[in-house]
Amino acid sequence: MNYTDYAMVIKAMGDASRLEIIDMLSCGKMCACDILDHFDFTQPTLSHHMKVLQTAGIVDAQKDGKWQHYSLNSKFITSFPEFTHQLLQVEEICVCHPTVEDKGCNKCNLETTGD
Amino acid sequence: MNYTDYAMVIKAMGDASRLEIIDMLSCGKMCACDILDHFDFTQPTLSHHMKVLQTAGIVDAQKDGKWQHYSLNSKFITSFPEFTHQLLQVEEICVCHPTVEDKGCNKCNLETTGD
DNA sequence: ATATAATATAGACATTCATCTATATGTTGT
DNA sequence: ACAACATATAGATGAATGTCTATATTATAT
Repeated sequence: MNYTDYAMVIKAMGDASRLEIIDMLSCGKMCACDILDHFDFTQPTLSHHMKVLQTAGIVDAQKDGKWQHYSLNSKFITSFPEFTHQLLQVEEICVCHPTVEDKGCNKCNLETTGD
Repeated sequence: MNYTDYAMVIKAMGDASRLEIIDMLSCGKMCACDILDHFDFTQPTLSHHMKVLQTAGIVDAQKDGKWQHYSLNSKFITSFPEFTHQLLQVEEICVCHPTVEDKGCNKCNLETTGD
């Protein structure tokens, strides 16, 4: 699991406005102007948010004349819940126990499996 | 869906080190010193990260003598994937279409359902 | 009590970030 | 060509963030 890459994606989601934009786009494509109508900030601020979401691979942009249409990136839709699951799932071999032999915490003698 | 509250949780996750800490804790309880061993930053920096994770409701702390044991908050483990699912799921009625009648985008005449 | 060890707090600093205003770019209709 | 419109870019600014050093707090062992 590449924490740096996922941190970038999650960082892009770590803003209430961008979360709401993602929620809006989960309904389908929207143009920038309609997204903007839902918010109080200015047009350049929306443009900035959309760029952050695109750079993180969360949103795709498609230009149609003078309108910019945005939609959720399909790979993000599938991979993000997978990442979430992998992150929170208890695994036999994980980051703190690289091998099956190397179990339990060291200094404090805390048994990490069980308890 | 309260975007501000979730933004705080996601913001707390939006750091590669904290993501790795969450991954470590998904294996079970760990004490601060063992977590610290996995990283290059200083002890006060870990202390700061753990506080951010606690404040966001991601991690629980339990003091045992001079050791501080950390574990993932069980409500977070269940609610976060649920939130993710709700965020990305296509819904008939959503934030941009508050009623079933009010469908499709306005200015650009983009049909949001279908296409 | 006193030294040692684990963790937390305070304060500083450089960087990143969300937002704004002003302006540029590109598209459409007259 | 030109006016109007949708969007992007540039640059500025104040707030938040990750990290550090120094120090305080709390617990254990001699």
